[in-house]
Amino acid sequence: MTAIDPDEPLARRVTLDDVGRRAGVSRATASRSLSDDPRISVATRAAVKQAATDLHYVPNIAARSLRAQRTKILGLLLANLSDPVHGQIAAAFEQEAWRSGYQVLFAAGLQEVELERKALRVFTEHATEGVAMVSSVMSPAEAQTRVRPGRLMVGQPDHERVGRYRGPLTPGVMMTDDASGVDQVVDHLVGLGFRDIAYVGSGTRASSTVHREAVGVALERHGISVNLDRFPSPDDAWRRCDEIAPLIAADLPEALVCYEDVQALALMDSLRRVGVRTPDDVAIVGFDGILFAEISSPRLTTVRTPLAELGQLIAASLIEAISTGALPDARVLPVELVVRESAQPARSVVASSANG
Amino acid sequence: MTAIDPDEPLARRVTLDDVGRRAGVSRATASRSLSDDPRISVATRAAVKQAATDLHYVPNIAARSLRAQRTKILGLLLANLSDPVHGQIAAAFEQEAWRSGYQVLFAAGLQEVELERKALRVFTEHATEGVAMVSSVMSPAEAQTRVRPGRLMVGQPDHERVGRYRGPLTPGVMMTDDASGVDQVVDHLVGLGFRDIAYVGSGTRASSTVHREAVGVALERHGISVNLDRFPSPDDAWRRCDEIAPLIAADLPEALVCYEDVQALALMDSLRRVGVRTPDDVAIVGFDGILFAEISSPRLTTVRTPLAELGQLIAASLIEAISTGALPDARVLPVELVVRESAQPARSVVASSANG
DNA sequence: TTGTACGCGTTATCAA
DNA sequence: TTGATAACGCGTACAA
Repeated sequence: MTAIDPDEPLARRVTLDDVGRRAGVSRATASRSLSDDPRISVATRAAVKQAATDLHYVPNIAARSLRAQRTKILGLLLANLSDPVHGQIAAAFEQEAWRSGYQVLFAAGLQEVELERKALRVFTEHATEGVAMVSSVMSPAEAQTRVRPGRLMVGQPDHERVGRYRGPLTPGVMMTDDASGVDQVVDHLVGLGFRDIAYVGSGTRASSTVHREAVGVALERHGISVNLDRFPSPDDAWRRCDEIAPLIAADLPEALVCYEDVQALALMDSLRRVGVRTPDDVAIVGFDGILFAEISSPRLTTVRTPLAELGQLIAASLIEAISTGALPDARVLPVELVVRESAQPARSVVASSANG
Repeated sequence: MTAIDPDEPLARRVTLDDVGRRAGVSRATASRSLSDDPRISVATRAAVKQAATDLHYVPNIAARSLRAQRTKILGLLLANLSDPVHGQIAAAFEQEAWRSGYQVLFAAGLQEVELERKALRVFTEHATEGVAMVSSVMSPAEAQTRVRPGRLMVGQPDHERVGRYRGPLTPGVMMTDDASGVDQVVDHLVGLGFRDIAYVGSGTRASSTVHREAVGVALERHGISVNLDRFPSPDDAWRRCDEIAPLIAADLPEALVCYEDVQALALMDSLRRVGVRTPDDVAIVGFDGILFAEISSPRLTTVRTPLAELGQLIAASLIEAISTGALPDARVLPVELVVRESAQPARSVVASSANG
């Protein structure tokens, strides 16, 4: 029944002193009682706890952090809070952190290095015990100069610069095996009888280059040569499919490998607007395995990447690194081809099997 | 070039004392210099700033908070980090907070009151200056007993208990005008010539009841009576459309009003699996206006709710409430019917206009 | 078994 | 113009 002063700057004012006073003990005893210190008699402990409850005592984390040199806060920097792939990662990360009693400070980098730098600084100000960066544009080298390298986790679910990590993998890096995914996709397409296969990327920076290159390598392996820049790849390609679709329609390949599901889905729609049907006129495959790829029409053939697992793994590894002091080895999570409707056997195959 | 001790528990150890020492002044002067206190000579200020830069000084927020009684942290509690509607809200909230120099502590309530209580407690521990709850299941009344009512913002984008706020609106509540949206949808459907209209909800709790009731009212206005519970409405309906679709197919109405876009999209897919085509065999409308409603096939007729605007508004209002001490009046954001492909004129209308 | 007293890093008050 | 010092709330070494 305590009245709350609306002008009080902070949300709480009852301190350990108050609790101790009410229970008739010192604040040291109060503190120890609340942490169930066995040296305090059971009776006292109970009394203190009762007092704390009565007073609605809530500990002040700032004071505790200052004293204990531990904040129980993790920083998570990612490109965006609102898109399906990062949303899944963020949710899994938050949940895993929560399970271990950590809070998460989020920041959106929006693909701008300056914002990322500020975010990292904010994390440092808040003395986060660990930091995870997902899909950031800042180089890992720079990141390591800005936060303690031993407490830094890097995730690359969006296929950026995975290629650069070939060779000995830097500890603390978690990624999905996109090159393998692209391989599987191309194999699948070739197996379906397609030869005229094009790639539609998103972003000319590091972003989609791994996919693009992997497509090239895979096709080459099948003895197919191809112009990987046949169609433009603006930075926010999925927003601009209406511009790209006519170009594709005017020079229609048999199959289209897209950088990501969102783009594939948007492209299917834009192509439909200009009279090109999927999979009848062109085969389309995506990448990521988001929910909407399962329920689109046609349902999208894609590569499922373990997004939630990645988020959870990053959080768990970071927490482990904090407690053990050692960064876990890098890991590459396997991805999986999911065959659905958007890529059907090529006409030539159907025809020849009809002939045969 | 300072070596970093890997065993140091916290990320930073250079303090104002260090900076002051290096600049040859006291820590008080160092503090004042960094905040550009005009009483400090320009030369000293510059020297201190230089020293701070050299030493890579970063202030300790915990200490500052303790002393200044301000944390510059906001708490955001929402149902889920990973679904498209909450993701958009979270992103907008975070961005607006960032613009005002606030950090955001996120928590996912997952529709469980116990989790929500814990989250609120954590926010209190961290002395967040304000708290926003979006789509929470906890009653606003209880929430007000757990955090300072003057610093609590409630958002209801997912249409929960909007009906309860009829009459004088509680300050600090922001919502979308879903009843109006449902009205518009039903009008549209009736205008298209449909009479046999059914509602497909999600959750029997507060969740989708506003929509359900609004559908009933709107149909009644048109002199159409209907059984609103014609089809089941499990809590996670959108995940279980494969179970519901056969029931719908066996008792096919002319038009289906869905609780939300995700459900509408999933349902279109499930219906397709059992041979029911949209919009040829049945008209379907959604609610929310998520991205994928724009690029689905058929593109979904829906009600666009201003999700990003809601997130931004909640953050801005909360921050204003913190500085002015007064909770802003409740607001109901208008929604907008977006006509696309998933609901076409009814056969009867087409036929009669062909006759006429 | 419990209390006293110090220090974590800041900012603000009071002196100089 | 600057410095010494107190205080924010907590945990803990040391004392009793």
